[in-house]
Amino acid sequence: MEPRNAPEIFLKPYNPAEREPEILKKWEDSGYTNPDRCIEDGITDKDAETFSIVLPPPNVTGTLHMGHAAMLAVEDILVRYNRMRGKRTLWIPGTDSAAIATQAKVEDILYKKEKKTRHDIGRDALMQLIEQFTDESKATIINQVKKMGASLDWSRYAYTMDEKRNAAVSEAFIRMYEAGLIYRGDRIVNWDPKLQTTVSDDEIERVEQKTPFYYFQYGPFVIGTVRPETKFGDKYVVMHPADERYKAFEHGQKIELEWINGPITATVIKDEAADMEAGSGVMTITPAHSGIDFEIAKRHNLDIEQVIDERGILLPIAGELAGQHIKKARPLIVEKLKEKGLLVKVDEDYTNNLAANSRGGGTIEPQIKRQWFIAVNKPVKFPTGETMTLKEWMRRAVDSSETKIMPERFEKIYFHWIDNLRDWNISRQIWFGHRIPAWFKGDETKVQVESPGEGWVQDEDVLDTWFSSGLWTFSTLGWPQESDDLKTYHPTTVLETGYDILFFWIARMVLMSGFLRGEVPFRHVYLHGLVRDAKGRKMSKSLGNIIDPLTMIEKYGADATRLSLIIGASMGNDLKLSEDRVRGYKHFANKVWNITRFVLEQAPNAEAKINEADQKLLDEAHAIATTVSGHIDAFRLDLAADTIYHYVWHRFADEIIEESKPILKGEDAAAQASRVAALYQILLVFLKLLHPFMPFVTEAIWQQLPQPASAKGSGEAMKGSDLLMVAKWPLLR
RNA sequence: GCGCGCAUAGCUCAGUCGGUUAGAGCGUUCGAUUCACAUUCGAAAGGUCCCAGGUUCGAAUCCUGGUGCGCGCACCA
Repeated sequence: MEPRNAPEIFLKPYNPAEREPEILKKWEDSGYTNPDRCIEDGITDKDAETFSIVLPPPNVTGTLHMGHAAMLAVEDILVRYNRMRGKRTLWIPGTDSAAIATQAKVEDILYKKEKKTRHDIGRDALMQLIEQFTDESKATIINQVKKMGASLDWSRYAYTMDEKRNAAVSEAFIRMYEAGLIYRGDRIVNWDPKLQTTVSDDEIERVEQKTPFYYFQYGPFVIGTVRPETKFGDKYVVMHPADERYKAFEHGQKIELEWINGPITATVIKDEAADMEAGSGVMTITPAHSGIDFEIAKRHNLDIEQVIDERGILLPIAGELAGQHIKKARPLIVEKLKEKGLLVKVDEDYTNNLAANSRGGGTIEPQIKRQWFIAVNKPVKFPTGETMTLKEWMRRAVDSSETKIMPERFEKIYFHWIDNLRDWNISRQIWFGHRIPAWFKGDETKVQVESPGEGWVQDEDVLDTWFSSGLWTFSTLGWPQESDDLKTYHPTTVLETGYDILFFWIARMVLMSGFLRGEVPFRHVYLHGLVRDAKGRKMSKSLGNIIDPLTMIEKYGADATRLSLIIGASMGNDLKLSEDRVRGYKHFANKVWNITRFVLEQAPNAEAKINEADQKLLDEAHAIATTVSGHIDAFRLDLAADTIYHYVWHRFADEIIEESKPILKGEDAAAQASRVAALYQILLVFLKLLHPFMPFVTEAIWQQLPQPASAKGSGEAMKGSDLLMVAKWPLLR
């Protein structure tokens, strides 16, 4: 058969690297990622149902990795699908300052280049360096996000540290302070001696490790510990009131005994926090460096003495070991106790979970510090008029299904987290971040944005980065102004992110949106899994198993990269990715390209009448549209993509086209015309179905289709544009 | 310690409300093909649905117990 109609471009295989930039430009020039523009041009109905997503803002420190790529693919599929279905669709882009990580990185660069620390150059100079760094990084990551084909509305771009977001953060802090939700207090917090800042409970990572477990003679008792270096100040010995073994001892009883630096007087404390099952059932406490000990000390009004300073150095209470770092001091203390005959035994095979700062910091040292907290158990009045605690609100939002977490098992994990939640420490002792709008003068405190006047000094601390992230769904829409965007698009429809930040972010957004707006931040939470290598290992530099999305895009195209991250990736489960997978989907893009070539090579007949057999084929295509739509509506993108993939390749190409060949070569002109028309119409249907998943190749093909836009798909094209991106989704059967 | 989840072909995974002979992709083997295809097409082999018990006319699917693996939380001295 002679090629008759197919444009020349189809004679060569599909070349994504060549096509993608021009397609990207067409989309950008159209402005149709902005729903306002779609309404202006009559593509979307003003009163249409809305569909909104905020992009989880990538950190400005990083470059695009496969996790981002997976996130962008999922969200873009949802966005393109809903836009094509005629919904008023908004997807807001943004970037995140990632305070601690960014500052640490810039400090690192500063030290490597000039051997200077932040204290050498001062706060202002450091902030300037950070600004320079983040400006560059922002441009890089934005450019990379675009290459994935993400149809974000860049006219609404937000940065967590820009002016509008700063204003939102201050407003939120002040409102919460005035409601009594935010308070300042001396409490035991997680101190990172390396980064010199506190971190929240959720940022702590437990690392299992083998540590010797020491048993010491403490007067008449045997006590156990993995941290001998904290034991200098121990002058209280605690046991359970119901412990029969120690009923001879009374609460408050004084006992003289020999300890590390000589004789001391210990006091017996009976408290139910002591676990009778653990070790000897007796423990000494270090209230300044342990959460549970601190609670006990407060209950019984005991002395609290700091033993270790902010850098991990022993204080004068340690006697001759004062000034030593705890790491070096530990063996010396053990040695000293051994000499005194107080070392009972050592269990070398003990494993315990060491608390470390998951944000690249050091080993956590509990310290008592004056910090800002959000009270999660305090009843307050919500904008809805109800009075409840933040915990209760967070529980109800999900319990009532106002927000639905998918996959559902994460709802249980969420509830479990809420049950264990304690007041949230929101102040950080770093320089980069949102300054706390609090001012001090002597004993007075004022919470407001501007300085109250002469002699007032602003709090040096900045806010936990998740404080501002918690506002993200509505700070990006104009809050605290009651803007049109806010009224139209909030609560957002979907929040899609990795399950690893369920608590950090999702829960904090529910909290903030609840108290500040009296509504949930989103209707659905879609949690995707982590992208791992083909063997299921985490991708990491040290393993050398990183698959770079930008390399994949260059080699195989953004479409293939997207599909490789969608098919076979069921919700909430980790995905094993290999370069072979990506290559496989490049073949699919080329298959679609060639199918188009075949269909276009047939001469269409304007008078063609579709016969009964061919109508069945059309019906079948529309039935596929129904199936695909149903899967997307249920957020089963893996099944949706698999369905359309299978239909296009193994039904349309392998069967329908093959069966068509005899008809097209045959003598029956009517049958021939009918089949040509049917093939063309089915092509239009599946290009649309495929578009959310593979936007580039489908748009590239769409642009080559011979008929004018208005006629494409028998009047199913939307008004105003010949872009597939805003074409109307096929009819469902 | 408390909690959540997973186990289906060599590998990666679907399997919806409990219902026909348990499916797909990749891989393997065999064959065809340059007639849309930087190839593609056809066919075949491959299963104790982790184990044991229970409910049921009927169980990969529901229940109980066990085994193995993964994850989350946790202030065990």
